[in-house]
Amino acid sequence: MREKTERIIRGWGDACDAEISVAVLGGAWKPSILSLLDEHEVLRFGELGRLLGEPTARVLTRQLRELEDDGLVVRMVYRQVPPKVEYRLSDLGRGSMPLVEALTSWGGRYAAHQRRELARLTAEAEHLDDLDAAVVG
Amino acid sequence: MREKTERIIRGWGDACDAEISVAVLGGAWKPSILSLLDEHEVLRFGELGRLLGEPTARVLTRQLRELEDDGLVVRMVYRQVPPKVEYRLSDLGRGSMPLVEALTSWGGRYAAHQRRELARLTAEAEHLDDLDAAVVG
DNA sequence: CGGGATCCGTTTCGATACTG
DNA sequence: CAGTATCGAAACGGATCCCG
Repeated sequence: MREKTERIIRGWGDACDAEISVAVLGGAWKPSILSLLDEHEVLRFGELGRLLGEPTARVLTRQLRELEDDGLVVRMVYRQVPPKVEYRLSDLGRGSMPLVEALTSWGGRYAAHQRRELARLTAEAEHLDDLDAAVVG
Repeated sequence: MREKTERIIRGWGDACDAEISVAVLGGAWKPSILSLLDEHEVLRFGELGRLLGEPTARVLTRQLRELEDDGLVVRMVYRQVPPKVEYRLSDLGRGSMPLVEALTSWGGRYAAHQRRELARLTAEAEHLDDLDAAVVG
């Protein structure tokens, strides 16, 4: 288990369950990684990188290691040249998919709402510009 | 809207919806704050602090400001002496409760699973100690 | 191909002290 | 009461170079 995760679980084992979820799923790329592995069943390191839009190898490695340490992802190393490493979901990882989908769904609705808000504010600002122009003209 | 949230929404508006959820709900104390506000309807700054177990005022302020900037929480200031500030959920905040509950639920199941795992490993280690003792004896 | 080592800038957390 | 100001420590994401 990841040290950070263990610290949270041991530390304030009560009333902070949501924070555990955030700690486990909250890294950069992690929900996307889990979704891709759920969709494709099994992916190699390079395939994952391409599908994610080329994060640094260093970063991708770290995220995958953390997911592995937290038990959501299984890593299979084929000892051969050139090397080949496959990743897939563990049972724990598959069990997290409903939550990942809930995160995706709410995040999408939230982003849509906020984009409308941004557009509204922009339109308002332009309207004010028009008024200014009218006054100046 | 919080700058960080806007950056994510504008930046890679696609395929990262789950990351938006994490950005909005992912701070320390944030899910707990939302749950408490949902449960109590309205809470003052100090009440929230006590219910959360006394995080630093600085920290609590920051989390509440971010939730407010992201539109999940409404802040009402009563201009009086001594000051009085009330926090409650916005519609957006109430809409996030199913997700917060999903985070709590999965986090709880995950923590229970990992606690069993820790106990199992500890028992195994003690068993090995017993074996060592037997050999040494 | 799939990383590890090293370094860096930013963000975040948290403690202490002070204020209208 | 409900913060703000300041500071230090740590975590995180990311870039660059190197390796078997």
